[in-house]
Amino acid sequence: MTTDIHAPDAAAPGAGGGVPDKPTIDGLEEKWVERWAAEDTYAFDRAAALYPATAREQIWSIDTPPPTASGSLHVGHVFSYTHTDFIARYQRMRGKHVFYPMGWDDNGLPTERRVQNYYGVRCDPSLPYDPSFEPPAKPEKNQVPISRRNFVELCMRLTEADEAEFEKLWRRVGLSVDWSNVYRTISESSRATAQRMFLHNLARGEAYAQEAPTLWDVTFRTAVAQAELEDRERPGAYHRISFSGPSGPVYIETTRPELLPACVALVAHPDDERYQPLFGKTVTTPLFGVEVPVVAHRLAEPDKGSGIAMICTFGDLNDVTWWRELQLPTRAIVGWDGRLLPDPPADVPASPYDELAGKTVFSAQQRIVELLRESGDLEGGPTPITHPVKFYEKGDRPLEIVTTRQWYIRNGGRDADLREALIARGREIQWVPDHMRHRYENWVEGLNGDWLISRQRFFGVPFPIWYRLDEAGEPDHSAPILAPEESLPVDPSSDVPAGFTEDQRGVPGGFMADPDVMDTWATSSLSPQVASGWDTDPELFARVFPMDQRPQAHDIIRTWLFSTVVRAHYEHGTVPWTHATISGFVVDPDRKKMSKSKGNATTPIDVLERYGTDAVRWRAAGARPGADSPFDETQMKVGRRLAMKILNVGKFVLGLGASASSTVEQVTEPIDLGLLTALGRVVDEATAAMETYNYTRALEVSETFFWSFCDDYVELVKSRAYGSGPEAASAQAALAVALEVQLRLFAPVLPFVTEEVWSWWQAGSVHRAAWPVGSDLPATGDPAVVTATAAALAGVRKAKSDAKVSMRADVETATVRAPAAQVPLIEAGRADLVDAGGIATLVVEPGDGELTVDVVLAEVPDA
RNA sequence: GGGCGUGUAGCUCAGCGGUAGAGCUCUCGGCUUACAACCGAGCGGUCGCAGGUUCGAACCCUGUCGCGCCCA
Repeated sequence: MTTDIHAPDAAAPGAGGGVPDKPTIDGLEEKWVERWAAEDTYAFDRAAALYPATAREQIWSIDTPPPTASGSLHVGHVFSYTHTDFIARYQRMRGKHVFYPMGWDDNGLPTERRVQNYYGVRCDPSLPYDPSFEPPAKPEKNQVPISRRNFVELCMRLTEADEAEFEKLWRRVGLSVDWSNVYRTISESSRATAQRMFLHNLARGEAYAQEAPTLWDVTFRTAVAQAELEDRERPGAYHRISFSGPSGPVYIETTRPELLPACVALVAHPDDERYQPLFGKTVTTPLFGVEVPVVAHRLAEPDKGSGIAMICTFGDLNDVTWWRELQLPTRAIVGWDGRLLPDPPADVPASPYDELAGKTVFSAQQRIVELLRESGDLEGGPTPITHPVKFYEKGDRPLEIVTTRQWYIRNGGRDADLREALIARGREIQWVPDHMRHRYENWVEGLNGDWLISRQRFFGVPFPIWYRLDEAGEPDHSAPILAPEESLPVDPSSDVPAGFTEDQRGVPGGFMADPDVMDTWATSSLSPQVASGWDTDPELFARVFPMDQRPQAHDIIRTWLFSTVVRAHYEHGTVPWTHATISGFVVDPDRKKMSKSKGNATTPIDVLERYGTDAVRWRAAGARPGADSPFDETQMKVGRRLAMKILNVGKFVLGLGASASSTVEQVTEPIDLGLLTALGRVVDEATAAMETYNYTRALEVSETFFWSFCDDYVELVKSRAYGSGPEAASAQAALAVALEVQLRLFAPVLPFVTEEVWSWWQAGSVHRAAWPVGSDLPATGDPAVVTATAAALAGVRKAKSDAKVSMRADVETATVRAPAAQVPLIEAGRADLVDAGGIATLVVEPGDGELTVDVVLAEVPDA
């Protein structure tokens, strides 16, 4: 039987570039990035993948996270994308057709802001499109107002340039992405996909519009979804305010006295003895004299403040719950701009409201406190506290709650059955690491409303919808005009619905566009469909969807991962992918997440240049799936050392006569067979680790073997390998096989240096070679021959080190005492041990306890 | 406050019921024709703390403290 260890004809094209005199890892990136691009090394073979006889299991499809093109990449991104690449490269070497696209998320608020600053423009949707518009050469202080379409064009222009830069970096990182397969979340087909999917959701009743109290960012003037909220501790103060009740004053404590004119009730806990007599009665608000009921509700907290609170429309989410469940009236006073509305609610007197109208909530609060103090309704001074306040994660002013018409997708927040179904979907996914599943389930279980997908912004996917305007010019929301699917994508602000003409836009009896765009997540939740060609390439889609792998970080399980599951559940009745591989963060020395906004992010290009890509990838491999990992440059040089060692040992082994024509049949010496058997076990272990996506463990076992291969085995056999005859051939063949197998083991982590060494003597790309199989290596050797002989050699080295002499110093006599079972093993390696240790007389004898070596050094002749 | 994770050598991390491990750092030694951006040797830990289970605990259980992420 000939066990062909992937040993192609050395004369084959591409093989035998020859071994350079001074191998270096510098410059390998430029060389191989160009070569891989030229040879389409990582191209997805669509034809083969679509061939009917190809089993689905032969395909590995990856839902790559589209980075925000207007943002910047730091070392954390490099690590997590590299983690995905390890898996992609492994699957490719296992013979799978790897579908590995790249996307760019160029849709949404971050891009808008970058475009505004970069070009000095701002979007004014009321302006007409100007086809000849060019932005100012230098952004000026006053931003130029431009139409939505002009604005979107600038977004497209700038993101294209950003994306080109990103691609260059990713190529240098060595990602084995198929660069002919790139999508953008704002492209025509992405917009069409998002609109089509939305229309399907709408038709099936999964999407709906509703006028409802909505969390609202007054800076960006847009609605915000639950997933985008964060609580921040902020200073505030309790103000003790008296309402006049049927039998004397009733004191409430509030942090938002300015909402007094919006007060619609007081609320206390139903079990609270103190307020039992008041339930069902009414009290009167100070200053405004509005009569409001006193109601009972379980959400009122008896030990918070005075135990009775005012309900306003709307100060916080509890107010919304009370308002809805207790069917209270609405007295809205805060407008979209965060200022008090010009007119008071219908049943609130104009005075003193007129003193507050138009003020920000902050100055309204100051004024109302003065008024309360003057009227004697404020008891004592405000009591300072700190309390959690809801913010938009990208915003810096507290959220208000305003009532607006918004689009929602049902996500289980109001439907227990749906929630259960989505949790069940989560259980169909294999999570890596497994405990990340809890993040998903906790989030779904904690939802308290549907997913708000509309945003009052400009650069995003518009809703493909118009409304008829009645005689008064008011839109008829009850019968929206939907864009026909074959017309997608549409921009309702410039496209005209069937049966209308442009001059009817905005006039009574005419039509108007839905003014909103979709939240970014509403588009990026469709990345599997966009990447797999749901809307553009049904044949491909049928083969690669549901996808195999969704790589992402753990912080966006609640947003991106969850929303993607929701969309696939509705449209396809499946999970979007079978595996979710979750990477951790790169953190700074204080264990804080690396991020640009915190100013602790490390720019990747500098690190890549100083240590080399392979070294950075090696460090990334040290961060296990899901585990955070501190950024530590001292570790990078260890990876660099490994890469250089591979280069050097490759050169050396090939110089010893190892060649691609060596075969395992030539391996006859016990120590050589022992090495290959040990390597076979390493291959099995590394493979088992990779099968569970544990690239860290796979690298660790390979690396441990590799260093002892270099330090012990190569040292032991090199003098024999220099010679000739069957013993030399045995060593040369073992070295060749071991090098070749180890290059393949390291290829996913260290793509550049392994490809370089491979190219010196092998045909083709190591990245298209097969992942090694343990059973291809001889199983008959005894690895203990290597370890026992190496231990004896280590004893000789220690003696030389203790004597402070060169490792090359001659040994007169070395006496090895070893456990009896090891004696024949060391005898089997005797000739190699004698050569490697420079030993004149070697005695090996059984002894008690651990192996020891007594060394008598030769006299050093005077120089 | 809740969920999840995590605390092992100065640093980064393995080990997860049977005598404490690796790499880096540090110390000492060596120009050894693959590698001085190298090689060899060595020093270094009551495994966060307190209880419990067990013949035996870094590992299992309970409590507790620190750190991180997510959520309130």
